[in-house]
Amino acid sequence: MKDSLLTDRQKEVLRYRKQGLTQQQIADLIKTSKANVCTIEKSAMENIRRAKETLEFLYTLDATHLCTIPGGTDLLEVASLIYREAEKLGIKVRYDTIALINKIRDAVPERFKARFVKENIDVYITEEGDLYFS
Amino acid sequence: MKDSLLTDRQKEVLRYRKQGLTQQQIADLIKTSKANVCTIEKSAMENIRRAKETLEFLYTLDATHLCTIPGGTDLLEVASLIYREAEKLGIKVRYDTIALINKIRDAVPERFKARFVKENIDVYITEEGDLYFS
DNA sequence: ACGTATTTAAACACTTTTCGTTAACTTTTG
DNA sequence: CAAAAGTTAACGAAAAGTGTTTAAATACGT
Repeated sequence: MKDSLLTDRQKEVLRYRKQGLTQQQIADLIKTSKANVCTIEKSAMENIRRAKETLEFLYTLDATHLCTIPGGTDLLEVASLIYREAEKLGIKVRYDTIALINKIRDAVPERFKARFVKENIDVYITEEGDLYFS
Repeated sequence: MKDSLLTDRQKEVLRYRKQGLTQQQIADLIKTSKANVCTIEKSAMENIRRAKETLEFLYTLDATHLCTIPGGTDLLEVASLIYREAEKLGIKVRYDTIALINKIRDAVPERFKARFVKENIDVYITEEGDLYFS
């Protein structure tokens, strides 16, 4: 039974990076090449990305599909669209407009171009009013 | 580039389980043995556990340690303890008492016995007031 | 105790991941 | 510009994870 996706080596590198060390400095510290530090860090990031995506799937599993935001929508309309749909289900969204916009831009930044939605975004909501995007 | 820790097989099983099907029913549906469905489901859960633990590590990396809740503490005291400590750091907690209690029980259910904390719980907080437990 | 549901363990062939090297390449920064 | 920092590609070896099957063990309601 392994405890996390990250190997000790990867955690080590992430901690040092968090402290602001360069890859070369870390390479010297842990006695390897900077290229190796780079790949270790990179695969750590990849593992983290996958962990996030795994949980996203889980959320969409116990959340219901709320709506799909069509490409072309203005970011500012997104919030009111979501509030409207949530109200239909009798669910109170746990985020105010500002927090909601931050959350969605954080979750799927690649779906935006400036203030507009590039591609459709599926919105899921839990009974508690938590939102997930994919 | 793989997108998640869960294989298509695992997602399939999780979806069917979510719908309330038994392992035997799923086995028939996807043409395999029930034992296999069991293992697939189990490793899916294991992957989910690891995804959670991976992110926990991340959070403790960019959050600060807020406090440790000692074993024996009443669940109802936990919230006020956390609010008090957060205030010392000038951080506003993003959860009200009810949401906070739900969140902590969801994060580390095994640390509780009825209304009481069994084992110490470490609490971490971000600048935004998000909380993480381990 | 019976039947159904679920769990566990061992073994298999196979694939993927990880850590490491070397060397060349690009980006950032003083 | 030049040095430092970071990234990438190609490759190898060891380790870990994969989906399966088979068979045995446990859980639990009626």
